Amino acid sequence: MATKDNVTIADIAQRAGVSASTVSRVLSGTTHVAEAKRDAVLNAVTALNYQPNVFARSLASGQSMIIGVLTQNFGSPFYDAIMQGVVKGLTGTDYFPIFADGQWQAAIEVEAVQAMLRRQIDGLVVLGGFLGYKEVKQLIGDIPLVMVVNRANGYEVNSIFIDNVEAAYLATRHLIELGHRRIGHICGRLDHPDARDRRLGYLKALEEAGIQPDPELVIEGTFRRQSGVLALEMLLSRGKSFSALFAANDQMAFGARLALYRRGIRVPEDVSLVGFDDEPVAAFMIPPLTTMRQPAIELGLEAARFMLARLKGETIRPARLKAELIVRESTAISR
Amino acid sequence: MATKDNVTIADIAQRAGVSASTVSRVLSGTTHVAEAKRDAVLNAVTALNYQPNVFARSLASGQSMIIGVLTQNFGSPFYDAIMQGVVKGLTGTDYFPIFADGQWQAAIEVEAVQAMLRRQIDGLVVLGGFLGYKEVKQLIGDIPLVMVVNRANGYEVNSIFIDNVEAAYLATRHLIELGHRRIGHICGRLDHPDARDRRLGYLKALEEAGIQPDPELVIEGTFRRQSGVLALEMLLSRGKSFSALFAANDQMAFGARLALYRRGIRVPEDVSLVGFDDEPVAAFMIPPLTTMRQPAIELGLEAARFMLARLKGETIRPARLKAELIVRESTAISR
DNA sequence: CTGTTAGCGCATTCAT
DNA sequence: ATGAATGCGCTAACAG
Repeated sequence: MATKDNVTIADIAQRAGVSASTVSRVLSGTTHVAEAKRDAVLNAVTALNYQPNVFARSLASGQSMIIGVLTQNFGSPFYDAIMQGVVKGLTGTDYFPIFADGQWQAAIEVEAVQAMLRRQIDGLVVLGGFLGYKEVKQLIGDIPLVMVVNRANGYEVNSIFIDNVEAAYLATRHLIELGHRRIGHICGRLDHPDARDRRLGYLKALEEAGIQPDPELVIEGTFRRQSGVLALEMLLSRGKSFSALFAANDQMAFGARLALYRRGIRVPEDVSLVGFDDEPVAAFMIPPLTTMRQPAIELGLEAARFMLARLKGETIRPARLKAELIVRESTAISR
Repeated sequence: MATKDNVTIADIAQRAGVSASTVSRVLSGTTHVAEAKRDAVLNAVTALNYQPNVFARSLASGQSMIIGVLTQNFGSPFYDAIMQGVVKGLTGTDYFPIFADGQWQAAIEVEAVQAMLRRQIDGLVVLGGFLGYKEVKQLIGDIPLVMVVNRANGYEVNSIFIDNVEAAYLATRHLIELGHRRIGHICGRLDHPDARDRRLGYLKALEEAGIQPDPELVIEGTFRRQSGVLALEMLLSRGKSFSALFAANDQMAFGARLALYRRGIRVPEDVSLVGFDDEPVAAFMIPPLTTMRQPAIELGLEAARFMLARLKGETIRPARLKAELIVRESTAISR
């Protein structure tokens, strides 16, 4: 550490006329210390601008006070918002977040987790990704794990997520209420529980409306933009007609939008389009995209809250959050 | 640290039949050690799956082996790509990056830097932002500082950046070659050197083409999307005509695009549009946006390379990278 | 080349 | 309530 942080606990002990242990005590607040000594210590701390050495502290205490956060894409506004929530939820506490990027690749996720482990994280928050709860748990051992966004099958008590079935149901129902009967669906990767849940919600809405689902109107994508392009081309090549499309995320909706543009198919005049995630760009698309908004910052905050409780040994159950339909011009025209 | 990493240097010393110092030596590679002992140590390390304790190491060595990376927005694909570059440039080394988000707000930047400082970072990489070299330097003291993207005035030797004047010149010249004469420019915040350089490049291209610059065709934005919307509305309310627009970044170009759409002005038929940054969405806009691509990953890699050199006490000068014009349909039609 | 000896700065016993 | 002593795991200066 190039910064000379010479001032140590011993210095302030001397200046305050107490022992180092006492200083340590008032700093950690573990034991009662006489008012007078307490004040003397605190004064010395500010006077000398004392900064505790995190390494010495961690070495002695066995706690790193670091929370690892594994995201999938630093560049995604949605994950960004969650991370902001986590940061916000952690500020004011003694915990500090470190971030790693799994890039939607299981192998990289594993590496990233291991790298964080080497930094002795006290807890791990996983945002999205393909690693299941058990797999991650196996990597990290006993340290607390919180999964966000994608629910951990069978470990829902340690997961922060929205009701995806309900959300997809609402999105699809919106299209039905607009008068659509032939509604296509671009799924996410079906090895992903979110993708399965959203398809379920889509089917549930159709069923409720008495619409016979057409398997050929459902295409499996990868959650990536390019797969939205491909999905649309596949849909068209099948020659099936449809007047509306529900994509399992905005990225795929963007891809579909571009493919429609290239084919000269107008949105919303010819086809209505609904996405999922409410990425910032959705509001700035041409035309602006109707989409489901996940309360991203709140998810992050809740993850932090839950993690802190776990770290303190408390057992709380995570709050369940809801997605909200944001209606924009991509579904403006009813038929 | 909930993970019981009981196996220490002493354990492997015992198993290898050497002293702890010798173990430390083969691990750090600072001194030559006899082949036989070396192998014995290495074997013990793998046999016992030894993981060094970073805190003990840092406490003893005085080096954290942590590089702080201050970005402005985890959610920006451009900064994301730079961070990826930094990560890539650091993997394989003993250094580990930690990230903080300044959110394009000087006060938050300062806080973030201080939080990282508390983590005893050995070096700091600053991506973008409003803090100047001197200001950051004042915060961090003697530890190496590398500025990326925005050049540090007078400290160019410690900055990784592209030639913004040249880049903006190329963008504007592209429009001129298409036949445009009345070309508007949406600047970034002019307290930012990049914004000033890009305006300079814009003016340079006009001058070279013998086009009299019209101050009313130049609007100062904030680099944010919304300011692109406002800039366009201001341009229109001034009643000046223009057939092309060069925005100092893609975000503002997106905003301008939306405002044009709302006014019923077509791109590129009525107005050609050029952005800057080549954010992924640019390729998926309607129509796809012509823009300048900064070599983001390479910037990150170069930053890491430069930082590592500085850390080793070497003095190298940073490579200068170039932006590249990506021509898409938003400037498809010449006039 | 290698073992021995000291700390790094702090938390945490153990006494008092 | 508080000081003294001990150790967290490792590196580095000191001898040989």
